Amino acid sequence: MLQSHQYLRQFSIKPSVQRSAVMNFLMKNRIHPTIDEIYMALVPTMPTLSKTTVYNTLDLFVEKGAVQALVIDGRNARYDVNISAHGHFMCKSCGKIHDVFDLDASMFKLPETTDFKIDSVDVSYFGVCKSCQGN
Amino acid sequence: MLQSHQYLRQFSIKPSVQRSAVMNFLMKNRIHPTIDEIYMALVPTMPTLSKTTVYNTLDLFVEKGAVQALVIDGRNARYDVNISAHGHFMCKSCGKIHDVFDLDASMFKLPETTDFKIDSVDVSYFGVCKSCQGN
DNA sequence: TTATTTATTGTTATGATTACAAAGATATAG
DNA sequence: CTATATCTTTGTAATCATAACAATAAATAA
Repeated sequence: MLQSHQYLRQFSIKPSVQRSAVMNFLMKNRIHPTIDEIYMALVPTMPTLSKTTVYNTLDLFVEKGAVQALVIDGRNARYDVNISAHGHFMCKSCGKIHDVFDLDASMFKLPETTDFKIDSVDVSYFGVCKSCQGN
Repeated sequence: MLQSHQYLRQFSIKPSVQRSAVMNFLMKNRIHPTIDEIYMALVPTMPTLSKTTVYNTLDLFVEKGAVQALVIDGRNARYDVNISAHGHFMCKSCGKIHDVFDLDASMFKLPETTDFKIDSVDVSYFGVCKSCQGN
């Protein structure tokens, strides 16, 4: 399996201890975490970690194209290390985000238009997930 | 042309002065405004208007299905009175949101899945608009 | 009219994000 | 190796959107 620091180098990101830790967390926890979730997960084993560093790190990752920032959750930014074309589902009840892979490739085709220079698409679904449907 | 208070009644919303003013603004200004933009536009002619009322009003409109809340802008909620299936484009430079109508209807088909009960889709494009491409 | 519900308002609290400056770590030139 | 410059991390403070809440005002029903 690809190591986080190798993955970072592919995107010309110098792998510091903090950056590798954040990337490693993203690669092993495909839960589209928020900044706070990342920080909370790492700070027990990295007590000097600053939340500002997590913000800076994710901004850098997005800028270099190593991760995707999701806007599906109006409240917090969320991050996805899977940069391939896929959609997302957000449960309105529990707030969890899930990947939606079984979509036609045409969904991610950028429309031809002279009005804008389009360079990415987000396909976001909303509803209620299975485990919340009991309520 | 349909009046705002008639439109509101179609969604079982009692048309108070404030609600009609907000809906009227949305119908005449198809710019996907933020709460603050709506408030700033109306307060000169409605000096007692409260921003809390604008929040309450839009929450009610969304709940009743009279307007669509967009999550395309990570910073602020934006509102669209056009509830038909269409996509949105956000310019990363100026932040303005534009409608994208020339999309295939299949884009808005909800995928068949047993994992989630999906009830809506958002198709969001990102890039740079024509007037920002000079920079 | 009086009671009850609904809508609006203003204030305050919360929580995510950004700005900024200082400290620390790393790389580079001499 | 040492000095200097650059990059990275840290912590604090500021900003800004949104939510919570209680009080007033307006509308509706009895």
